Amino acid sequence: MAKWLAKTEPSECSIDDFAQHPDKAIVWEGVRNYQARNFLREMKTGDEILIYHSSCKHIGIAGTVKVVREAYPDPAQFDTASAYHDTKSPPDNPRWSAVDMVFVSKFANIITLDQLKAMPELGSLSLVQKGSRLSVMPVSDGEWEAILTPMPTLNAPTQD
DNA sequence: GCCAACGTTGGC
DNA sequence: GCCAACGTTGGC
Repeated sequence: MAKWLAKTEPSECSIDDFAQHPDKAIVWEGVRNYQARNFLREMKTGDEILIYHSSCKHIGIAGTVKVVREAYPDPAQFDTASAYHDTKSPPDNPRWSAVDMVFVSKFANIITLDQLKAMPELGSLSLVQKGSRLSVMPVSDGEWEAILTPMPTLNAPTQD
């Protein structure tokens, strides 16, 4: 089972939008970057995805969701009323894809960008690299584990 | 709001 | 294929 990370501006779609309707499939639309689109197309039903909140007050990973419908043509590209409308996308060969996702978990505390940058296991994750704008990316098992493992408490008593 | 870094476009 | 110009992303 592959794992992923997807960025979103919480004003557009936040982990709370998933959490408030736990059984509702939400269309992950509006990806307009080819590399990110190609990753969307690789997603399989059941794959889990870290939800990263960007361009907001509390930047970081807020929870997880999972894929419930694999890639299909993003309806927004043909919607003239949508900000994601793309006049250059051929209807017989749609340029952009969407997937559907549902809620899995919301973290008690956002894992902040500073925390993520401090994790040595994430050195090769695009998210934490300078200037990276990739909005959908694969996450290795090791990276996933590092992110989901609670931060060690400094000065905690050691267990023997 | 600023601005560095990035991806895309289009002329050549 | 090159690359300057442009629009966008996203942290600060």
